[in-house]
Amino acid sequence: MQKLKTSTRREKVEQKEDAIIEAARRIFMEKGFAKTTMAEIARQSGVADGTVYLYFKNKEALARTVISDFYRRLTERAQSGVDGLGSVQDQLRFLASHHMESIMNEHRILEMLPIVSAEIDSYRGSELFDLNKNYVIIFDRLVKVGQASGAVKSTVAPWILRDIFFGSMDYGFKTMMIGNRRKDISRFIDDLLGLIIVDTSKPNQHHYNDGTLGNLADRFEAAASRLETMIEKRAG
Amino acid sequence: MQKLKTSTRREKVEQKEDAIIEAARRIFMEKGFAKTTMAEIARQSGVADGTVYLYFKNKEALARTVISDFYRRLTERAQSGVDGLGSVQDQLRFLASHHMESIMNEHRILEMLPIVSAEIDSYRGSELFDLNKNYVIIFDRLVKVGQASGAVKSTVAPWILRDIFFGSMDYGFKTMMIGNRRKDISRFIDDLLGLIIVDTSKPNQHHYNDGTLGNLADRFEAAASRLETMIEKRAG
DNA sequence: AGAATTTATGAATACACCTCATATTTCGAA
DNA sequence: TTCGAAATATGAGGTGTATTCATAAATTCT
Repeated sequence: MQKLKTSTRREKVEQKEDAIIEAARRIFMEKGFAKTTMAEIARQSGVADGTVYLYFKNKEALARTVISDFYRRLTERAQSGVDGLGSVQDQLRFLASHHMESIMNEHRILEMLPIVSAEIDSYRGSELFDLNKNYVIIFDRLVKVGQASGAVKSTVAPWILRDIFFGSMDYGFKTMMIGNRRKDISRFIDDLLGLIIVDTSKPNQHHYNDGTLGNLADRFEAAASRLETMIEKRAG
Repeated sequence: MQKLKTSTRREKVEQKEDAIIEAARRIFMEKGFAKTTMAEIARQSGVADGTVYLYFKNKEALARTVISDFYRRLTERAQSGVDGLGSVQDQLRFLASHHMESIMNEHRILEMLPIVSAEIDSYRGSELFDLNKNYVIIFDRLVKVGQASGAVKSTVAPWILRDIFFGSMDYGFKTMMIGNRRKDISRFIDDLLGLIIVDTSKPNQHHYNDGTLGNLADRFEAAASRLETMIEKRAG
């Protein structure tokens, strides 16, 4: 913790609070919720054990603050990134990449979410609930626009698409983490988006195109038929 | 010479172990991992506190056993249910419904998984890892068959489909739990399956229903066979 | 039966969250 | 500048819970 000479009393207090949050974030990210001790947070914050409790009710409240800050950064980056892009397809792709990168870098933070909001009743209406809602609504808005313009499949309700979108990535991230397959992330995103985007303009390099292959089969069979006819003629 | 009475003694021991597991399962399901105390597990098992530790190394190991049992039941029910159905579509639909019902009824058990396998390194190769693998492989096999027959989209790799399938459901379940929207589950399953199953009821869509690699290969080989038969005839 | 081994007990220990009596710092009024 | 009240900080101790371990009971073996 660093103190500025010119800081007011209130500023000093806020600096101390920030120091605690920052230390907590660092240690939570390294060790996860259970293995992080309040004593170490206090030590790395440069305050006494009891001081932490002047700023945060308990360990869970401190973790919730860390998660809240994460959500705020996540949402801000996502929104500003989306705002800089033109097509809904590009925006969804950015949103997916950004989400994957973020949970990859700070997955320990997100893993604390179910721990500190164990009670479903209290989660609903909580600050974290609102922040999560505020984040995923970015996707909802894109889908709404996309479905209106025909860029996104309209056969699936937006809220279901949202669960599929984020659920697939959160789960896929875990399996890719476990299997050391980070390089497959872009492939994963492409395939996932391919399922929810009505994509005719931009064939994906990982995919083959149904229509093209179907036509290929047609052409192959047409050629085979010509050969059959020719051979039958010569035979007859 | 193995003693007959050993089996009696062993049975007693196993009964005690089962009693502990059963009590643990009950309390874990009711209160979750953190709020469950070893003292209460011991009390409801009818043993002393220390006795629990003769059967399980610690609280986490006991929770892992409970989760393992859950996975075994889950896998067995899923496999036998799938075995009784004919089409891949029906099998996938059953698998989805069964998964949703199971995590709905015993979600507290599954919620313990990230808690008791915090270390990714040790999770890989663990019993729980293998059990999960053994469970999701049921889906993998269905997808393999489905993609070969054209019933399942072939544009997405099976392992990605698997992550999308289970990830969507796990995430969707949570949001439906929070929002008291259990009645939307069947709708959710329908829409999810609609994204990965090739829809034969809508021939108007401009994708080829038979444009999968499996069918293409079939058509190529059928055409080649006709040519081969004809040429062989001519050759004598 | 009596020794040896296995199994069970629960009091004691270890450890982490959290509290609170006390101390220190800050700041405005005299 | 001084002083006292309010705000802030401290860390030893309280509390609860996982885990251990010396001891006892039960079971098996000789």
